[in-house]
Amino acid sequence: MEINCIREAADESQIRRCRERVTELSDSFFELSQGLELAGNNVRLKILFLLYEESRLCVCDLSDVLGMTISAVSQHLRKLKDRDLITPTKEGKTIFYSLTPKYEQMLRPFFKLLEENKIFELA
Amino acid sequence: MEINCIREAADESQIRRCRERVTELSDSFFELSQGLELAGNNVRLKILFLLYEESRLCVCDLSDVLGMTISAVSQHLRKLKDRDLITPTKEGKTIFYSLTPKYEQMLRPFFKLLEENKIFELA
DNA sequence: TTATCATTTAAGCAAACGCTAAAATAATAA
DNA sequence: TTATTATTTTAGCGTTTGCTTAAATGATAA
Repeated sequence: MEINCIREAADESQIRRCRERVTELSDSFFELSQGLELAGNNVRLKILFLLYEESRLCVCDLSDVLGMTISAVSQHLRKLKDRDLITPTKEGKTIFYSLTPKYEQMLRPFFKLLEENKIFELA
Repeated sequence: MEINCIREAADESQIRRCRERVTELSDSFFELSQGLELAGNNVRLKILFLLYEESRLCVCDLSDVLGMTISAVSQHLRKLKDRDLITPTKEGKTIFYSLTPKYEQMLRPFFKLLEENKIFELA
């Protein structure tokens, strides 16, 4: 492991506090990072945002909008569905995807920023 | 390319609207997804959150808290620094890292959720 | 100078990623 | 039944990731 840094001036109580924090929030870190990992891809972020703005879209729409193979989009949708960021609804021939309430809520702050193109205005 | 889905009932105006949206927000999607990609890793999310709560920490502290090699942590810090999520300040022998204002602001909604362990309470 | 300390960098590797192309479903329409 | 439509799945590929180990900085202290 080779963890023996403990620099002279290390703040022991700070380190203990951090360790506890990391332990108690462990599941939350996992859950959140799993979600952000998926949102942290250019294509998938677009998909998520489009679903936010349009409520529901099918693979075919998305492949058209994004200029990508249906297969490629489908594979992104699968990932998003598997981790419960989106949910499918069949309607006639076509399968529409929408954001799940949980992630719609979790990602809303970002969607708001995107919506008004304010990403670059951040401090 | 093989993009010829255009299902019978496709909403042409919706697709046009989405295309425009994707085009005009293209830079924002890139910028944001780059940030989220980094935050979407279990270890880095912990680092970012700890910096949020403690203001500043050095590699050595973090390696201690996270139970990881200094080298491994250092490589994560490098990524975060290269994309300007964090910034270093030298103080005596040690280099402290802090969140940049931009990303502190951008990620605050998540930090707030984590802070009170409310990730699992989302709708 | 030489040692030591705090940190970064480089090389290497297994695992995961994102895509393409082709095949497989699964359900409706002729 | 056979076609057609909408979508998913598989196999394969080149690239990227996150880590380990070891070597390299770079600055302070003896």
